[in-house]
Amino acid sequence: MLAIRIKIMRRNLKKDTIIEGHRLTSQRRLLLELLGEAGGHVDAKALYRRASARDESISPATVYRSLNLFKELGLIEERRLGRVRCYYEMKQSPEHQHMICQGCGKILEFKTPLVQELVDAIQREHDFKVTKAELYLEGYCEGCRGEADSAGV
Amino acid sequence: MLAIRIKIMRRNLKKDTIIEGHRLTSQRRLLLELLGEAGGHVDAKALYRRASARDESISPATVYRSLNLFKELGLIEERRLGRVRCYYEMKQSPEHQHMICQGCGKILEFKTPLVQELVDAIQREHDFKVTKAELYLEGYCEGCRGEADSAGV
DNA sequence: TTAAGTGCAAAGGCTTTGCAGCATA
DNA sequence: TATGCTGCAAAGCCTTTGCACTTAA
Repeated sequence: MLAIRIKIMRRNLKKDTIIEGHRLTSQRRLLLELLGEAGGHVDAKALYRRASARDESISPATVYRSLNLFKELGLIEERRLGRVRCYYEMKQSPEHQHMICQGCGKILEFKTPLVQELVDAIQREHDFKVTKAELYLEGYCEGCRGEADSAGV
Repeated sequence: MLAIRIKIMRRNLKKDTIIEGHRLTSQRRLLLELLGEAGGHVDAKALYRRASARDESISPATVYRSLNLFKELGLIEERRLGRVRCYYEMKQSPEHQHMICQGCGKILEFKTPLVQELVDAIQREHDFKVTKAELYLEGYCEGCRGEADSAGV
C-alpha cells in the first residue's frame, strides 16, 4: 500500500505529572481515564477501541505496553475471567470477586468475608503464604435462570 | 519446500471403542492416556510435546481438536491458572482448587468445604445459580517463603 | 543531549480452519 | 460406500518487538 500517511503528533500534555518515575503522557492519561470510567472488566481490545474513539492515532502497541506498565506499577489488576480474555480494572476495591452469567455474559461483582476466612484456613493448614486470592463463579443470574432450567442445563 | 513426504498412517486400533458416538482413535486414546498420567495441569503445548514423543506423526491440530472434543464430552476440565495458559485435567476429583507458587511455579491442589459453603451463601444472598466455582490462590510455598521474605515482596 | 515513549509494521505464539486422503462402520 | 478423523498448511487472533522518530527531562 502506497498511501501518503499523515501523522498527527498531538500531545497536549497540560500537567505532565509522573507515575513513579514514568512519564504520564496523553496516551497513558487517556487509558487510565478509560480504565477508571469502565469500572473494571475491560479487555485490551475494548480498551483500544475506546481509546481510538478519542485519539485516532493511538496504536495497539501503546495500549498493550501501557497495560503492562500499569500492571507493574500496581495501578491495575489483571483478571482472567471466563473464556480466554483478560480483563483489567483499576485497583480500588481490593476485596471483590466475580461471577459470570453464562446466559447473558454479564459480570457481577460481590464481596464476602468467607474468602478471607478461607485464605486464613488454607494458610494455617498448608504452609503457604497467600498473596492473592481469586474466586470465580459461573452460573445463571436471576433473569437467565428460567432459560437455563427450561434448557435443562 | 519440495521434499518427498512419507506419510506413515498408523492406527493400530485394537479395540476401537466409542466415546458417546465418537471414535476412539489411537491418537485420542494416546491423548487421554497422557491426560490421565499427567494428573492435571497440562497445557495444549505440553500435551502436544508429550504426544509427539510417543507418536511422531501427531499434529497440533489433532491435539486441539481432541481437547475441544473432550471438553464437549465433559471428559476434561479446562482451567485458566496464573498467567495466560490453559490447563487441562481429567474430570475425576471434582472439588479441588488450585494454588500457584510464584517462586517455583509449582501448582498445588487442595480441597476445602469452605468453597461449597461460600457458594451456598452466595446463592442465598444473590439470586444466582452457580454451576461452577473456581478458587485460585497465588503465593509462596514452604520452600519459597524465605526467598519472598528476603526479597521484600 | 539523553532517555523514555510512541506509531507502524513485522514477527511471534497459540489456536482454528480448509482440504485431501485414509479408516472405520 | 459414507462418515469421521487425521495431517498438513494456511489463516486468524492477540500480543510483543524492532525501528525510527518525537518528546520531555
